[in-house]
This record gives sequence, C-alpha cells and structure tokens, in this order.
Amino acid sequence: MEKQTVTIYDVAREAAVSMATVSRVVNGNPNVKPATRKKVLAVIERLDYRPNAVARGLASKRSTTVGVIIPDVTNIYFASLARGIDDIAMMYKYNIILTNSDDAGEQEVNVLNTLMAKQVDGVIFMGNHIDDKLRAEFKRAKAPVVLAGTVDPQGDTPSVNIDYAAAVEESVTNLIQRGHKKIALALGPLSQSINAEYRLTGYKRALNKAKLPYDDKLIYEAGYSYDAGTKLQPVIADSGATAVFVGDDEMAAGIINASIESGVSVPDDLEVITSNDTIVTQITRPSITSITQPLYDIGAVAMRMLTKLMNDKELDEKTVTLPYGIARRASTKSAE
Amino acid sequence: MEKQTVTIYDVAREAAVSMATVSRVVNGNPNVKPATRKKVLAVIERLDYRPNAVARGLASKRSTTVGVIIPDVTNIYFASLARGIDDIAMMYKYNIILTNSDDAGEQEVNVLNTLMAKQVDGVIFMGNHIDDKLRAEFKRAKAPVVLAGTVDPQGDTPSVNIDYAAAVEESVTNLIQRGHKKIALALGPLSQSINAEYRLTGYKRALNKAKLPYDDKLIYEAGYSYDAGTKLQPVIADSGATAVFVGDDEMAAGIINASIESGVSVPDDLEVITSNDTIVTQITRPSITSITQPLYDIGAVAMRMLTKLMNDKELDEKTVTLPYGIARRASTKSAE
DNA sequence: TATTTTCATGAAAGCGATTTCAATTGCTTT
DNA sequence: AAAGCAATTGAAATCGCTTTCATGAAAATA
Repeated sequence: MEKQTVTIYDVAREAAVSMATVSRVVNGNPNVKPATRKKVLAVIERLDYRPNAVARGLASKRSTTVGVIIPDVTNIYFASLARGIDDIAMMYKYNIILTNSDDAGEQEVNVLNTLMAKQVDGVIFMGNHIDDKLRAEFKRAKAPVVLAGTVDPQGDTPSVNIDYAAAVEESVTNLIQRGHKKIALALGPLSQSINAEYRLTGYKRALNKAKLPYDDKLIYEAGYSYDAGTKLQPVIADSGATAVFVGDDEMAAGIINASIESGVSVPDDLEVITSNDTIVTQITRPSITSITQPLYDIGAVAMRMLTKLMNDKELDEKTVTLPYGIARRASTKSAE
Repeated sequence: MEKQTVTIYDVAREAAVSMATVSRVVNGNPNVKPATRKKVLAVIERLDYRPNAVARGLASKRSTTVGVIIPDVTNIYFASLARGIDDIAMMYKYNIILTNSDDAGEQEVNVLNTLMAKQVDGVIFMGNHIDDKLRAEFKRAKAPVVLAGTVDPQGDTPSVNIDYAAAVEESVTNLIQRGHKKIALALGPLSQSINAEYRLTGYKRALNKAKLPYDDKLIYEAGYSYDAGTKLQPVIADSGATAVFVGDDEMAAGIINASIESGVSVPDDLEVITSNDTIVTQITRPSITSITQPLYDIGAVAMRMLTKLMNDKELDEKTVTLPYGIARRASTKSAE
C-alpha cells in the first residue's frame, strides 16, 4: 500500500486549469486571476497537495538547500555557529545539509563535492584551516561559499570572524599590565592558521609593545580537550609561567582543575584567560575569564551573506569582522 | 561566466554510447562490457562529469538524504546523537538535512513537512515529547521515521533509548542504600514524558521498594540550564533533602556550585547524581556522579534501523533499549 | 467602433537522470 | 552452418515541476 502522491498534474486536472497556472499559484505569482487562484487553492487543500521539492529543484535549478561543513557538531563552539546559520536559513526558507568533516582536509573536499552534487545553492564552511586544495575547490564550485568562524589568511573567500589577533593581544596585554613577565600560550595545532597566524601574532604583538622577550618555550601545542589541558598543566607549571592564555575552554578547564589539584592557586599563582566563552567558563571554580565572541551572530551573518551571494547580489564587505569582548571572571585578578 | 555543467548526455555523446550505458557505469551496474566501461570512465574523467543528485532523485525517487529533527544543536546531548547519526549516514552514503525544532510542537510538524517535501528517504526524530499531532504526522509520512533518544510511551514508532526508568531507579536506590530518606528529584518540564512517565516512575519505584514515602514537594520542575540549577538550589536546600537526582548535567552543575557557595557541602550535606555524563560532569568540583548513556551509539543504531526501513527490510526489534551505566564520581559518597 | 495594451492562461519544451523493454551482438552448442 | 542463449546496448518514456512563448480575452485608448 504505497502511499499515492498527488502531483501538480492532478491538481491541474481537478481544478480544470493548466499545470502552469497551478505552478503560478503555488509560487505566489501575481499573474493569476483571484477567482482562479481561489479555485486552485481549494483543490490543493482538498487533495492535500505538497509540491515535490526535488522536481522543483530540477526544473528551477535551485534546491533551496545550503550545505554546511562543520568539524564536529558536538563541539559547542561550532554548534553555536550552526545554530545561527540554521535559524537564518530557515528564515529565508532554506534547509541545511550538515556534514561533519573532522577537520580532515581530504574529508572536507569529499564532502564539498557531494554537497555540490546535491545541487546546494551555497555552502557555509567551518574549519580550522584552509589549504590550497580546499581553496581551489571553493573556486571551482559553482555555488558560493562563505566561511564562518574560519579564517583564510588569503582572504579569497567571503568570511565572518572576530579579530582573533587583536583579542589575544588585548588579553595578553591585560596580563602584562598586571605585572606578568612569563606568559604561556596554550594552543591547538600550530598547523592551523588561526593559531599560527592569528593568536600567535596577537601574543607577539602584546609582548613587543611591552618590550618583553619572546620565548618559544612558552608556546604549547595541544589538543582541544579537557584531558589535553590536565596533561599540559604540569608542563606549564614547570615553565615558571605565571599566566596563560588558552585557545580552548575545555583545555582551560583542564589546566585549572589540574592546577588546583596540584596546589597551584588560580589566579594567585597562575592567571588564566581562555577564548570561547562557552558555558564551561562559568562552571569551573574559579570561573574563567574569557574572550567573548558573538557565536550565534557569526553563523547568522555568514548565512545572510550567503543568501545575498545566492541571489547574485554584491556583498558590502567580503570579510566581516564582528566585535569581541572580554568577560572578566575569577581566573584573573582584577586590574590594579 | 556561468559555469557550464556537464550532463550525462555530454558523456554519452563523447563516449559514443547511450545515456543508459553511462548511467549503468556510473551506478556500477555489472551489465556493461569491461571495454565499454573503461571508455566511459575515461570520458567521465576527462569531462569531470558529476552526476546531478537532484535529477537522479527525481528519476529514481530516492534522494539519499535523511531528515534529522533536533531540539537544538547546541545541546551537547542531542548533538552527540546527531554525530552518531551522521557518521552512520555517511557510511551508507546518505546525507543529513538537520533542522532545529526548539522542541516546539508546531515547529516540529512544520519541519517534518518540509522534510517530506524535500523527499527525504527517512527521518530521525529527537525531541522531548511526542504528542498525538506528531504521532499522526509520523503515520501519514511516506518515509519511515525512527526516534533517537526520544521516548514514545505508545511505542508506535521505532525508537532507540536506554531504560530511563531503570536508570533512575538504580540511582535513587543507591542513594537510599546510603541512608538517605529525603531525596529530591530535579527534572525538566513534567509535560515531557521522559520526565513525567519515565524518570518519575523510576524514582517512585525506588522509593516503593524501600518503603519510603513519596512526597511530591521533593519533585522540582525547572529548565535544562546552569542558571536553572543555581536558582533551584536554595529551594532544594530548604526542603531538607540530603540527596538529589538531577535530569540535566548543566542543571546539576548549577546546583553543585550554588550549594558550595552557600556553604552546603557536596557530597557531605547533599549528594548529587545526574543523567547525561557530559564533559560537564568532569569539570565541576566535586565532579558529578552520573548515569552514562551510549549517546553516539543511540544515534548510530537509530540510523542503522532507518537504513533498514528505507530498504523495506524488517526490523529485528522495533524498540531498542541500549545499556546504561553509572559513573561514580565525587558528588556521591562511596557505598558503605 | 477600431486599435492597442495589458492580463490570464495554456501548450509544450526542458531540467538530468533512471529504467523498462526491445534489439543487437557474440558465443555455444548441435 | 543454423539455432539458441546470454550478454550488451540503445530508444524512449518517465519522474514532477518551472518557464518561455503564443494566444485569446478584457480593458484602455483613440
């Protein structure tokens, strides 16, 4: 007992009009006499007709679907962007095909290709690193691509971000002003440009301005996880650093908990500032001072840009930089 | 300079074969002479032909896309399920259209309908409550639906869950065995059957077995959030409860932090057990004893079931119950 | 009233694949 | 060498909708 599907043809026949007319009323085309529209609408209602989006997509060459490439949905940072993306997409009647890439270059390219095969009207890409391969794929794709929370140092692709370098610079400068001389920097993989080219740059700029020496022994590369933080803590403690800027909230939580459990007081012996202002920063004790980012908005703005591109409109600015803030919590001392 | 798309027709012409043959080689149909296959493959390569999934979907009536309805991607619990779903989907060459429903009945119905319009081959639904309206929509949908981490007391729709009632019963029994007489229960909305019909039932069963009186003043209904927890804590403290079972990890974290800040020691004055074993349970101090659930697997198994249904196979069991565990951490005392 | 314009509508050609069915080809088997 | 079969292949219909173009009807202009 396969369920019978009602097609536009059935509606046309029942309403004694042509398919073209039915199509017009379904799509809100004004060139239909009110009486006709009403008649067609009644039949649609009666037959419970639902337009087939696939057929529509084939005929119109627009799928009203956008692809979203995300490293991992379970990562709260990216999930927050995804939420902003989906809300705006829904507002504009688009749906989201969401795929996890695990940040793996090869997978990212694959996924992008299957999305293009599905005829998505556009793509929002989130990831930690854009390499040449990917950049080339973006270029050959026939649908527009926008980066969300993702930096491309070459700036070829439209993107929405905060100024990571400035945020780190400001955070580290704060630490310096409170008298710290040895400030550690705990980041994710330096192969990712957000770390190597933005956060590190901000860090160096802060040191430079204060005429503090740069010591690469204070730069730590670890995973984006709680456990990575707990493992890293003794190393940081040994370095003699009295403050640390951390690139990931869970990592920061690990560092804090491990510090306290090993008798290192936070913030007295070690001040900690982290990057993403997730709920984690409020749950730890002490709570963690953090850069704040408008996560939802980064996604939302990226999606808005994409809708423009999908409608062949010009972008006001190709690279959007949203404002960041710094939420002071208990893992840092108050300014003097 | 619109990018020119290569169609199956172009390949057929260049390879001097029919579209049917090209279609066969693309789809791995064995009825093609090896030499022909090779020739076609070469042309495909040369022209960089990519089959149009929309056209394919229209012709074959299968979109190789499944819809996923999720309350909120930023909720780590559901996001974990989603990850399991996507991984298995990818394994079976399906893509995921992901939409947030905010647990709102009307929105859920809307979303389900747009998914059906997009001709998804199946749907995985996650939510906190299934009402009659939704149940009716599932029934009239022409694609199969599977519930993941979502209970339907009527059991009409295939689903994957743990035994929530048993898990709560076991947790509460543990508390009782350690001598607690007044055990609070902090849940999300009681309008949701997971709370009203499962967790509450488990709680009552534990009390019953121990011949402890049931007091509905010890049942608290709050939001699934950290702040809801901090607000709830003084109320629980006033009740005289010496232990609490909490339905959400962030809420539990809020209760714990607020307790400690108001001088209530955890676990000495208040033992806490929570439900979802997210990273939050490891970050708080004390860390939180929790029911453990195979979140990823719940999603993965649900997707596996869905693939069977989409291929008209019979399900071994319609209602799958995966095993849970209890991770003992510092918010409870050790057994005596 | 005759002539333009504007409106509403329908016919039919795609969109880019899959799939059925018939035709052809190439081997085997007598 | 003729007949029989299986393996390949192609022609053409179809999927359900959009969209162009032509046409007839109605309204506006002269």
